Amino acid sequence: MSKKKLPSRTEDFNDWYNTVVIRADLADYGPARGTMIVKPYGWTLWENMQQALDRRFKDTGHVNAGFPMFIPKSFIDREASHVEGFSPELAVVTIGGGKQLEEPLVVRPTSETIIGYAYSKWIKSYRDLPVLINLWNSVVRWELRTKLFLRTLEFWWQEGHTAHATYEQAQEETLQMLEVYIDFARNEAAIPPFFGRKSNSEKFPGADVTYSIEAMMGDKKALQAGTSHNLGQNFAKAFDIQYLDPNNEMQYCWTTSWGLSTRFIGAMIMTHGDDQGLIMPPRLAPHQAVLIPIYKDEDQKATVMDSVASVSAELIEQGIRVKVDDREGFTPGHKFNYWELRGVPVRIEIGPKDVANQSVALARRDVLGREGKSIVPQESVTSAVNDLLIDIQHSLLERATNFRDSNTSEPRDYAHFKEIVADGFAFAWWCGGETCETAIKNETKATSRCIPDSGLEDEDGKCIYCGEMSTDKVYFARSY
RNA sequence: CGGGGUGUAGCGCAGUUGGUAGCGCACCGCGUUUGGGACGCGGGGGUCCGCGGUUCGAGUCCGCGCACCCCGACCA
Repeated sequence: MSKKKLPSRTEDFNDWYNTVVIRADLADYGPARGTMIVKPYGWTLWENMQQALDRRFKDTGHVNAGFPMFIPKSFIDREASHVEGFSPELAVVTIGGGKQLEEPLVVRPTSETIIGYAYSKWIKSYRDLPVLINLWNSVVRWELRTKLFLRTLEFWWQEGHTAHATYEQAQEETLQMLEVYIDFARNEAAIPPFFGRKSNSEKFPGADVTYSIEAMMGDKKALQAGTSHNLGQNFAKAFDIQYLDPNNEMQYCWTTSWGLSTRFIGAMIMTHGDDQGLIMPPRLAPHQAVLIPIYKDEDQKATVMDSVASVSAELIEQGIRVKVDDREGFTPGHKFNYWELRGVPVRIEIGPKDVANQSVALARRDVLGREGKSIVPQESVTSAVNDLLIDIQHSLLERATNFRDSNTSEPRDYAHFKEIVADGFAFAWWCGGETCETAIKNETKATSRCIPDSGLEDEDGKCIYCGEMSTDKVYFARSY
């Protein structure tokens, strides 16, 4: 099918990424610059992510809804920092049905404004609160430099939008959804993110506070993989979202929003992949196991395919997502490479030897070669595969955690800081001043990623840049 | 938007002095193969990015566009 080796991950990470996304059939380029076609294999992965997230959203009391893609341009202009943040990257529709429009329509870059419009109509009383709605949709931001999954003109995501009676409730929601993202990342995607508050300059346009999860990619750059915002009363005031409290007094709502996008697929690729291709975390993998029949002639084929059929039926029965690769005209070796490229966690080989011995051969994707192979009795194949999937899921998380921690360090001084961020994350004291933040960015290309709530109240240190007393410790890294 | 690069078959490329558009992979057919990317034979597939110019003749020379990719300023 495809050619030989991928570009080396260590020699050219960028080339490796671009090639693996295409070759593994996750996505393709769209005809318009910067657009992405998500292919069925990539979309299935996204569907699995959606299910894992949606379950968590429902468990925390949220419901889904659909909102318009077109937003009156004036809506965007109502919240000052929101306008400022999004104006440069808006796609604006000025003609509809062949006629110039009275008022241009913006293709939603995010839905805070139109949510504000709706919530102001819906919310009258404290009894209407909280409102907990999530949207699954796509949004458009006119980016200059694009890259499949990481930054495209259109991307798919979910955006949660909630309204509350008090600041405390909004803050609780904001942190709860941050926790949901952390849990999803760790336990579904096997990605151990750092998490915390964004600096002023990095926060969402219109938010009081932004929290994010930040993952370390295989090239030791950071990727913001999910965000949760406490919007304070900014949008409530801009869109007049008010309610009568129990004392019959008008109050502005407190709102939040939170989102996680197809960008997260990029995070999985760049966290787990190796020079053979993708490595899918078992819990989200489109195919958790691929079954490859091996035979030399028609007689062997008949008996081998019998075993294949019964093994696959048993696995499916147990809820394991299994794919049988019974394509003619490809050698087993070819299929091994084909499915390794696509990151299927477990490979099951069934050949004449296995039929004779009532066994199957298992190979785990995260441990290549002989070391990752084992022979198990056919009768225990289901539990063996199940155990293996669980083990792979754990190993991926452990491997990623070790990688993250061994490439994160605390700088002694600014010179040391520069060394660290050239090839990793630095966890450093920062005075909170934008001047220092900008200077660091200009001098090292590293930006502040997030400020964990690390319980450092009793402790303080000196800003890594200016030496002033500081109360916050911040992760700095080059980022996507 | 600045810098660099590339546009020739689905992908990767070659194309000499301007003279019949080619190679590898992929694809289709047949046969032999099949436990780590098989092989043979036969086939299909082209607006040579576009427009204009020079010429008997342009993939090739000249001009003007356009697109995409990579690197820098902004972002999930």
